[in-house]
Amino acid sequence: MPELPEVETVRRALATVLPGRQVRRVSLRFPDIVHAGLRSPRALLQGAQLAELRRHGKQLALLATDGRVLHVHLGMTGAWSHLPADDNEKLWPHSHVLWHLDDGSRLVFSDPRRFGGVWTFPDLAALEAARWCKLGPDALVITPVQLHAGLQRTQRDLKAALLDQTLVAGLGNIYTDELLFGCRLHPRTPACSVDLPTVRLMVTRMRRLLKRAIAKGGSSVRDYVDSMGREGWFQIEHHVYGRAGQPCSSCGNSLSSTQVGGRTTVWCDQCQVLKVKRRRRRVAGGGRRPVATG
DNA sequence: CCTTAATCCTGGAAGC
DNA sequence: TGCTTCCAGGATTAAG
Repeated sequence: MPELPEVETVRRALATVLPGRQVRRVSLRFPDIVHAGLRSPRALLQGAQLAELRRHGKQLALLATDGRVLHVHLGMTGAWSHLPADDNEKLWPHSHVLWHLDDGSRLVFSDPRRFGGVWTFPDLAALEAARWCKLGPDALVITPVQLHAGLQRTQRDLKAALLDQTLVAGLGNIYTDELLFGCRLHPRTPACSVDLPTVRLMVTRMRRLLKRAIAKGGSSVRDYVDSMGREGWFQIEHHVYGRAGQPCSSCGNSLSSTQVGGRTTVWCDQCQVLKVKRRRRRVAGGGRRPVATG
């Protein structure tokens, strides 16, 4: 489940080793992992000199000096790894694409669940026209006015709106739950009911949350590791994600869990009070009774 | 147009 | 011990 901090960690790690390297040979073991564009070795950057790595939301792009672009989305279990020349470790299964570089090292895209994928484009403009134009502003640079305008347009639950990559790009299930807890906002708050001062607070907290997570190398729940195989350490600072039934770090109340926007959502009933009345109040799974006082 | 649900996929955990 | 069942979820597509 790489989200913005995990993808940015991968980007930074690859940016220290890839620029300047030449791609000698590309082997495509599972062609279906290339979702759009050409699947030829040339399209996959064979012969190219690598220049730069860019990120928008959870998506990554590897730019060659001649303009060719390789675009990667890690999905849920995807990994983009760099194996040094002296690393003789056997490649793990589900390694779909391998780039053999001029210094003997290898770049590997692997993804057991194949929710991720690879796209090829002749240039950056083609990538932006095909994919990045559909994304909202990156979560690290979106302004309160932009986010507020996006939330105003929808009556969905706030959590569902924050997961919508066309509204703001980069948040996934982990960081939306953590952000909502940090802002003391209920996941079912109608998105359009959040006023601008609250959105300003959200943006401030969101930037701080994501930057702290990046500083810790992201969150390693299940199997995420960065391109060097290193685990992140931000998961030990999670307050709600994966902690259903455990005591709230702030008030000690048992954390609640239910489905919001089709995703498992964890929050504190006491700290994250639903402030706007809805026509039909859904009872949380298990018949948890509503909070009497705050 | 807007929102929700189904779908993809496999490893790991839980249950019997 | 070994089998079956369920669950995790990002993004796309289909349905309501």
